[in-house]
Amino acid sequence: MGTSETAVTSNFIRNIIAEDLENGKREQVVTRFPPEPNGYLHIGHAKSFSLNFGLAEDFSGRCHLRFDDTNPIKEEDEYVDAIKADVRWLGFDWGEHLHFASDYFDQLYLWAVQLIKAGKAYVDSQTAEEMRENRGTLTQPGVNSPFRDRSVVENLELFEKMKAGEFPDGAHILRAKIDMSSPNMNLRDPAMYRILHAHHHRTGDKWCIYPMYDFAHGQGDSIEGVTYSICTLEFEDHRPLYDWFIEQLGIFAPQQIEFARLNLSYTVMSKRKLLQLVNEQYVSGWDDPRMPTLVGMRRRGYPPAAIRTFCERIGVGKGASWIDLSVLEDCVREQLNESAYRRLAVLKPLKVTLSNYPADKIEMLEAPNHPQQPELGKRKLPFSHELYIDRDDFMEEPPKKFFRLGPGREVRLRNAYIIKCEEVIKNSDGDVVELRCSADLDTLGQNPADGHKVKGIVHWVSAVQAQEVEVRLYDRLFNQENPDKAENYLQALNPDSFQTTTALVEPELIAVEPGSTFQFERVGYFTVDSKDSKSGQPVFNRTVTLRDTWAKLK
RNA sequence: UGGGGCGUCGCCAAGCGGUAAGGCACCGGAUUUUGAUUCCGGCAUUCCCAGGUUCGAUUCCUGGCGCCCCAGCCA
Repeated sequence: MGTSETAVTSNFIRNIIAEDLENGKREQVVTRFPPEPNGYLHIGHAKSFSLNFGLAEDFSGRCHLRFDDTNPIKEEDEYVDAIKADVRWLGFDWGEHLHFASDYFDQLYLWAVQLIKAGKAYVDSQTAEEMRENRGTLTQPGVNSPFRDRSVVENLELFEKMKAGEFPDGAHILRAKIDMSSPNMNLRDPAMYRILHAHHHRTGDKWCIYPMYDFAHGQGDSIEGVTYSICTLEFEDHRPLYDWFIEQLGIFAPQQIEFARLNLSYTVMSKRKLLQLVNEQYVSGWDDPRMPTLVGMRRRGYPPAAIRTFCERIGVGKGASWIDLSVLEDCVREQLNESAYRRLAVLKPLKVTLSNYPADKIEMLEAPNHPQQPELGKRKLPFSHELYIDRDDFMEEPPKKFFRLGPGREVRLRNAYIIKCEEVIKNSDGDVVELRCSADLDTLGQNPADGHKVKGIVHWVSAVQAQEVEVRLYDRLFNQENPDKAENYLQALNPDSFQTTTALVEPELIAVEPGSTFQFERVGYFTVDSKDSKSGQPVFNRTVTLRDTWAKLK
């Protein structure tokens, strides 16, 4: 259906690769998506892996999925599985190339030994605090560790004992011997290996020393023959270090290119914060439909194609950028508008009785599943003398531009007749509780015989056949465009981001598949919750509202 | 006041010396049994600022200014 066909605009990474290929600097394109399995993927990760897999696709190369699992304390298999599922959900395939940094632990160890032997690495026995103090500051150079000039033999011996588990955590650390006065902090003798008596999700208890990300990442890329190591901006300063390791080791050199990570308005993207929202139960879990996680968006009903289109649309640059939520929502609507079946559902019921429609009559009207796609067929819609419309579609004293129902006014019932409000019934509190209307029985599928126009169209359900379902109304998680501008981002939480209500829906909306999305006409898109729905008892999540120009006029 | 980056429309973003693409948002207007969709039209004489080079600069040079990142035995 071609809705996700976005004109492919160039970006600086694509340009670099195209040029490299053209002038023979590279013969093939190998990229990779290197998540750490310590949390669920969010839309920002989607930007990253769409870029990596997309580039590989465009240039007939390949893209690996590699888990950078160098810190056993934070990583779990649960996340590995979830991450794989999320990448697949977006339609990407790493083929044979599923890798783990931990696959390279033996090689990494050998390389560490090689650097020690070359006098390029040493075992430091300072405490973490001492190391921090001696690192200097942004404007002051650091000072050498008193252990910096240990002999190769001693370093080898110590490192071997570290590996053998003879020391407690933190007792020693292996550092690269580079330059304590480098203006680049990453080059002030960075840590390569630390002692961690921890169980690793893949290597078990084989190791009690683990490589730092900085000592594993670049070499992992090198081993895999990754030609373009695409990563986010904060690693720009690390590139000289990665290049240094590669050069000292004399191994294949990938080219690192950095791009700006995604920021989306009205949400937060840091794993730490998302984890806090989950742990402290501000949301129901990683898959809460308000979360910017892929599992959350999936549950909310965002189609994967919409997310891919979004990632393509926002482009890739080097400047810190904030994407407006409306861009994502537009992608979602664009996709859903094409595919979602239309249904009628009333969220705020107001009773309507038709005075001139037989009380014992039930008509089965026919309504198209999609107004622009007749090939999607029709469904039956029961109609009777007692109906419900939405309270928002009636006003006792309607303003000029309000072309819905009001005393003496006419309106078209979607897919049914035109009715006229003859009487407004109120309770003792003065609240409107019922509308008595007359129906023009000559207007099914046609305009009134006298040719007068009825502009307003309203959704409705037949009282007797309508079914009650739970509907969950989701809105943006935060009130502020940038929650981090608040004193504490938790204070920017939107108290109305979740409301639950009961709706009256047409019968067709009962036997529905979890995960399927419908458009409740004039209201929005709603997806059957995949977790809390039961057979014959669906729970609907509001995926996104319809555009509402009337709301803007008000 | 060290180092690394970035500055093109409200938000993204093409452009790479020849006289400012596109998307979102916004504002019209047409069609419409969803105030939806669709469709037309509008929306930067100007590219952070100031100089300079050039017939000509958003694109090259110089100098400012502004913003982001870096001092984990995290990634």
